[in-house]
Amino acid sequence: MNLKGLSKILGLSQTTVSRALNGYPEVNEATRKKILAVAAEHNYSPNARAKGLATGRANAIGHVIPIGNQHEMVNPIFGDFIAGAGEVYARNNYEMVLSIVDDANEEKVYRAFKTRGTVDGVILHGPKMNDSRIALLDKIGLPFVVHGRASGIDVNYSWLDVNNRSAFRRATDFLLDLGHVRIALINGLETMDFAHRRRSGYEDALNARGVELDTALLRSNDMTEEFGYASTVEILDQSRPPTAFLVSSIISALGVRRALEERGLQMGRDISVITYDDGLSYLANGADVPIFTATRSSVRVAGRALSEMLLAQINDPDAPPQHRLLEVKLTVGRSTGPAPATAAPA
Amino acid sequence: MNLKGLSKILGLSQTTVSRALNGYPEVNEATRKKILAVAAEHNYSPNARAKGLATGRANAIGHVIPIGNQHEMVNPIFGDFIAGAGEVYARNNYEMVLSIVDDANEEKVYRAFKTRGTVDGVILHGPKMNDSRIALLDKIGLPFVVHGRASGIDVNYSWLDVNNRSAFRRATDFLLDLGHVRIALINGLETMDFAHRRRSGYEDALNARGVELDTALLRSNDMTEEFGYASTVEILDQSRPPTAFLVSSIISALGVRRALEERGLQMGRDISVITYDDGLSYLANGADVPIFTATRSSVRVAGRALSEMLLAQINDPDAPPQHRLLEVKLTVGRSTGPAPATAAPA
DNA sequence: CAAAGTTACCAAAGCGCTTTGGGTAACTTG
DNA sequence: CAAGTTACCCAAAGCGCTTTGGTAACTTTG
Repeated sequence: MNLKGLSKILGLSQTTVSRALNGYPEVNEATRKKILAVAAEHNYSPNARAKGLATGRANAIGHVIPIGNQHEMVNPIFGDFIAGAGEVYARNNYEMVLSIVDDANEEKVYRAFKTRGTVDGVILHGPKMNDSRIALLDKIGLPFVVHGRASGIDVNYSWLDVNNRSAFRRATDFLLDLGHVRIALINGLETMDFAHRRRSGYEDALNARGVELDTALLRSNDMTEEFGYASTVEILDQSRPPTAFLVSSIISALGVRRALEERGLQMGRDISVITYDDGLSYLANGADVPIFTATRSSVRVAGRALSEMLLAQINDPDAPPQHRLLEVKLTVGRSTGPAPATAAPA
Repeated sequence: MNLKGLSKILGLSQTTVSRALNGYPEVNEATRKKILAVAAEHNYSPNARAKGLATGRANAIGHVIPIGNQHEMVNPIFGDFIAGAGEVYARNNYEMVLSIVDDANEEKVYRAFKTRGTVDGVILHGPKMNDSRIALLDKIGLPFVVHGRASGIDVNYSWLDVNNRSAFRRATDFLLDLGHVRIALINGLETMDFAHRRRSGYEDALNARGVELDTALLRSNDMTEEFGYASTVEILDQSRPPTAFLVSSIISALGVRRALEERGLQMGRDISVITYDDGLSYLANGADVPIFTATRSSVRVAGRALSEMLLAQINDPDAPPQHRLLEVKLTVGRSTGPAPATAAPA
């Protein structure tokens, strides 16, 4: 059933039927009721493409997911992010369009989104340092918001980010307060902006206490479980192992834990671990007492908030860019404790 | 830039330009070259909505992701699945449209997909026993393929599934061969078809050896880490604990492992564990030696194959439904070993 | 009571593409 | 050389909606 057919049945013009369905005032309430009834009866809903062609809007939001470099993986936090965003889209009658692309083709996808009119705006995931995509989107005039931020960019754009720097500064401070001095950092890829900020927070805390940075304790990569495991094994095998680990993802933290347990080291007693926790639904950090001491911020909530920001921007293109910085919560679990009394110095 | 503008620049009709760009034969090769050159120069790509309106195709595939019942979670295997499917869509110039909905609204979404023409077909995720969605899709005439199967359905539909039954039968057999008799099953939600089949495989193996089923050893739920942990704790606390665990997901298996380690039980020596492994990119099952003995089938490969099936079906609607049953690989890792000599009988 | 709204409707144009149904010139063929 | 092909191109219709620019009838106003 299309508009033409529907209006024929009703004995009204397409104009009137269209207006009735879209809630315009210039139609008698009695006729509107009848129109709605007949439309429902015939299971009518307007063809999305025709509507889009006429209005110039796609009623869709694009998400471009870069496929990770080494591991060709989709970031595991993505599922929770789109769960949040999906709620918002459903409420506002938007579709979510996903493109999974390698870095080489990402620019093409954005250009196509714009010229083909596939979407009304995009959410940019995984911003890197000096991310060139931001200037590109700004240039081609496709509305966008960024999940995270990118350092070294001069355009003013909308973003929502977690305060990664303060999160890692606080976590490091917490460990320092417990007497830990040698603290390993198992970080995400430091080409990613968030990882860079986390490292800054870590370094800030060390500097503030006059603790020297030991690069032998730093690792950076895609945040898989295996990466957490392998890094921990390597780092523990060094001559001066750390007494604590700071980890950028609960998934890598699982790998850290595996390595520790394999060596008979007990978390919270022999070695302390703090992880960043995105609040993934399938990897809850313990039911009652948290397994890991963690800095937590729900990525699902971020998905909700960020998609709302984008829709607002699309509806009011002249509004200034919005910024939202979420603070994290540090929750103390069983994975941290005072630094063990120093063994006999080497 | 649109077709009209482009053809004006070229001094040709829209017809000719359109045909040249779409590879029709009735256009001179020399003019086609010129057209392509000018199109590229002006960064032309056809408006997707207009093209769709004219052709009646959306060039998009829908994925409807049911938000899990209790945990409101997006199945964590989903990221890897769409990574596979995404490759195929990119190659074939299709878009991927995602809808995240709760069960109550899923039917509405399919109907809207059809009447609004948003997508040309859908991939059905997470089929349940007697899944009503299959008959619905068949009825409304929206092309679809199913990731998994649904028991108790009489329409003939295309699917791709893992041989869950044989996988769990083999895994159970493997444990029985090692001398285990009391084997716990930490399964997915048994309203889901795959979980039902896995349980059947498990029961088949027990029956074949005359081992009695003990329902005290069975658990079924959304496959979170916490579920694996809590189930294991509960089951171990029983008067006659099992010597082995069969787990439906590597994520729950992590929880099982956590519970075992907390009690000082060593996997492979004190307790054996076999898990199903979807080959998630961020949760690789060990680098060299697998951590878990596992039945493995890559969900990413499934995403690739299934999306190809759907595209083929869209291009040839009269072809008969396709079926593909993937066999799993059982890889032996360090989490299994012979059943410990029986302790003094109670 | 004429002029000036107001209300409730409609015909038709237009969004940007594809495709039908030609047309014309050049080239073959018997 | 007339008739039939072939190669190449075009005008216009149509996809299903929204929106512009009306009109006719009915109310209100001074």
